Amino acid sequence: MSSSTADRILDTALISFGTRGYDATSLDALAGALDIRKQTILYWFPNKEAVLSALIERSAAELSLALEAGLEGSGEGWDKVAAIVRAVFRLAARRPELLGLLREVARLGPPAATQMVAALDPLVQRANIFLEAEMEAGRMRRHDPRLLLLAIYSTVIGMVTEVEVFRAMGEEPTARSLVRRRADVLGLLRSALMTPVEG
Amino acid sequence: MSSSTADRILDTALISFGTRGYDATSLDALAGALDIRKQTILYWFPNKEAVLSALIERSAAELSLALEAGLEGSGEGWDKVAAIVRAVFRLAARRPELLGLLREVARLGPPAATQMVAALDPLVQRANIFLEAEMEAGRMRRHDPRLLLLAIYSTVIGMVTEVEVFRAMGEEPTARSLVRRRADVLGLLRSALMTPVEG
DNA sequence: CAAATCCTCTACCAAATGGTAGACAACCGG
DNA sequence: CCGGTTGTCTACCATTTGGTAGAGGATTTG
Repeated sequence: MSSSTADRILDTALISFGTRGYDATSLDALAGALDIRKQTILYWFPNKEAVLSALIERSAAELSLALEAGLEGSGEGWDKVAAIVRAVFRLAARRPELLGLLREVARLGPPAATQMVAALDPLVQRANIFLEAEMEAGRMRRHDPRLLLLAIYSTVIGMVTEVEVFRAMGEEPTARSLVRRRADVLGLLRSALMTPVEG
Repeated sequence: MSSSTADRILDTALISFGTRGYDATSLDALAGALDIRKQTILYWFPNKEAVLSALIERSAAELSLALEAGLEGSGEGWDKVAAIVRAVFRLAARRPELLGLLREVARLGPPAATQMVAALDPLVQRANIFLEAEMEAGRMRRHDPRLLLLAIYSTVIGMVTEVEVFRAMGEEPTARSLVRRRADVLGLLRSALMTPVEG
């Protein structure tokens, strides 16, 4: 039942869509990377858009899973934020294409972006509730949680996916550099979010 | 001498590259929007890439100009950071395509990204020197200025260009929303950057 | 006024794109 | 062992793509 071919197509599509981009990836190129013919792709998926759609669904699930896993065993308050950020950076090291795809999909706009956001909605809801609770308890500075979430998202995703800007600024995107970026983001977020009273 | 046609081509290319993207913009579509034939574009520019290259040069200059203008009359320290952020948000309101292009070029990678970063290098250098001086004087928390700059860049550009994520989250990208985002970013950055002692 | 220059156009073109039609081999249950 | 299903393939196709060749009108220049 679980035809491996469809999965392999999505695997390769993830890498190509997430790095080169959706428009820049032709079905022929995709097939070539898999050493199959493009018609085989069109056997498993009705058209190119459907490949993207299936990929979004699968990737959103994996993304959610990775972030939820990052939360396991984390404490409360700042600990939880740090755990999420760490999870994202871990993802950036192990599966950079996944974050690249997220970015690409956000750029593509509807219907892809809508689908992705919808698939990640549970995560967003949880984050919103968490942030509101923290602010209510006075452990975090007051902000519109929606805006705050977008700001954190922008910062973290940017620090993790803006490889080209980074490289063009003379900083090679190595593992060591990633660790430094993580430390920096954590420091910044902590100062930005937490009320000075609490650690 | 100053053939207006080349300028008009760049004007339209800016909008299309900055919103739909470079790959998604065909020369025919570009020509169509200008009510000329694609061959006229290829008379003024040797090929599509050259259009992008010329556009980057022009846009980087305009970007620099806008940011420098934002700095005029601004004080020191936090004032200067706030002035820059305000300038970017002003740009987001008046010339969103310009920031869209910046984002698109960063995504495209070399050689486009390299050219853009090179063209913006003076600005980056100034920012670096400024940040180091502020940290030296103890007015800002210590950070690697390079990383800090990238973080600020990511946050601000994200908050200003992630329209699709925003929209998909149910927030319509209106002028009012932009103002709220600006206030939020300013608040966040201030807490993140400044040492608690000074205002 | 003739010649050269400048600019935009029509007419093509080869390659690449997403997609269709259908042949064909392997495998399956009856 | 045979008829149907499944999965991959070859053969096409219409459209779109970036790009070339060169005609021809307008304008400038000697």
